Amino acid sequence: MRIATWNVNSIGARLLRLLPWLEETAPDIVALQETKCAAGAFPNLPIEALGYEVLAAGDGRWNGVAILSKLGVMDPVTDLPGHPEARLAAAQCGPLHVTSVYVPNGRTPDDPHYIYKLDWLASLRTRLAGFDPTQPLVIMGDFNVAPADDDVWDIRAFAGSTHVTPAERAGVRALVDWGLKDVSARPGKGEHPFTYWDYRAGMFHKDLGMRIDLVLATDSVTVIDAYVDRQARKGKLPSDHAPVVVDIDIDI
DNA sequence: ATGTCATCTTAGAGATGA
Repeated sequence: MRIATWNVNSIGARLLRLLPWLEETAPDIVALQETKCAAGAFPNLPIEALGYEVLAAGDGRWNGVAILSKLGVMDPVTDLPGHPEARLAAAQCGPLHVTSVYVPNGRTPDDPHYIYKLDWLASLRTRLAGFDPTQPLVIMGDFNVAPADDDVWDIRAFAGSTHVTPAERAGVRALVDWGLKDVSARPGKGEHPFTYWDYRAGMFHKDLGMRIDLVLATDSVTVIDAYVDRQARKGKLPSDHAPVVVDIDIDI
């Protein structure tokens, strides 16, 4: 089975990149983030034509997440208690429980949005209490957290910034400690499997990126291979994130 | 690193968020 996660930075702006990517990469399940699209306006038809069922959550201008699945969408959930923004979509997709997350950015450590980010991560951990860590489950998406110093191009450039603070990392570690592994992907280029590069200042071509798009999986998900699809970050009108593609077996 | 991109408002440049 092949699964993937991709922050597309607007499904509308990216549809003509997404559709051929789905055909070429042929994932069975895809988690999307930053669709920036109301659920009712989601482009279901061309995606369904490729064999996917669609679960979309979105209010319009900001945020928005989705799951595309060739293995069904059972028990769909699109809310996280206490947090009305469209940042979570979850469903049982065949043998695998899948959650697509778009964790709040946090802006700066002294911004109220940073507290919101920590609260949101804590709520995601609370939600996990309703699941069994011995069952096949993945949480994947844009976590807006670089778990280790090596997950940014230069930790010194992040003094006073979000994405690398101990509290944010603890929020992600609490998920891992419940019973998830942080799947390590082969990098597309260079030594670090970065998944995001700012559009500005030639950051992508200098490989000044961050690993903030994560796939967290329980132990009954066996990882065969995982890679960052750097090609998808190239070319005409790319997202600022690259997809992470993971080939798995499921031990049932 | 601060060099871009996407969206909305409301008619074309500015505000917002990332």
